[in-house]
Amino acid sequence: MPELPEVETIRRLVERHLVGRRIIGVDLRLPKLMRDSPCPDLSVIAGQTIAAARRQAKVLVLDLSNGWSLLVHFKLSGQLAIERPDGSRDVAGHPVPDPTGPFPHKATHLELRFDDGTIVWYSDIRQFSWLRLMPTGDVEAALTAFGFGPEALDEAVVLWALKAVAPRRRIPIKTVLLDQTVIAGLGNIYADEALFAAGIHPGTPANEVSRPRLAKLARSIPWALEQGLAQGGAKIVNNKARPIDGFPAVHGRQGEPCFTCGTTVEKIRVGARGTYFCPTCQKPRLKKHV
DNA sequence: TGCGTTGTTTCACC
DNA sequence: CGGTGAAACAACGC
Repeated sequence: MPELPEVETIRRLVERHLVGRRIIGVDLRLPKLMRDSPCPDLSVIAGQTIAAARRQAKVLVLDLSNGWSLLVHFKLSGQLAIERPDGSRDVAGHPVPDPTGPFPHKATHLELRFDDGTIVWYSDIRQFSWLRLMPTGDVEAALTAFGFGPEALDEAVVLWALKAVAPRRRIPIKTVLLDQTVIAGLGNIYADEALFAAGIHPGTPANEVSRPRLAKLARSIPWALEQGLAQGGAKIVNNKARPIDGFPAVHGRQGEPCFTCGTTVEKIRVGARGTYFCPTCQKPRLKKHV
């Protein structure tokens, strides 16, 4: 489930391996991925060079040399594979299908060939992701239209945003974290992990999270994202976590012992989302009624 | 085979 | 009118 760390990992790979390279072949086998795209025909990017790779929230923006840009939202299961002329391969995004397996495959919907022999495969088993091709000059307005809040990697700004919003809302604190207009970049995995690291029950009404807990949460959010970045993205395969050095600690670990206290990790629903937490480390602490 | 899956939008309701 | 929660939607695997 590509969230900020997974998309940023992809961005860095593109920057390292594709920027400055010229696209010589475009094969979009699932044209409907160009949902609401100002230019519906992706083949027109053939001949262009990738000039820059940037990201806001979970949206990847690839600027092309002719003044057009390709926007990508990976949604649940988008995945990008880059195979260099020597056969070495980098894959980021959703870890299914197996990144080490053969490409292209049934879920590979786009193939890009580059002038140096590099090949890019874009895959998506759920087909929920989207691509948009638009003039670079329109990108800023398009991103603004999403109404994204500040990037979740910046602790100070995150704390400011949480202080501004949480006391005025009674919805679960996890639901606040998933609202991209409050803080941009968290999805289901990192919201669960940040709440675990902060010791907050995910169902706690936002206006009942104390100031000190809010401050701890503001620290935990960038921390959780950095853990994911360090791993090149969290590895959750078929809803089962494959933790590295204790991360993820709770997401995808239903029925398994908490790494901190040994209590069995539970799965509940919060805001209609599958939510994992440790009942001991994340005890509900409601404000006393007066 | 119907349910679960997430990011995002939409909608009914109080 | 705005906060809220639920439903809808995208489509597939198990």
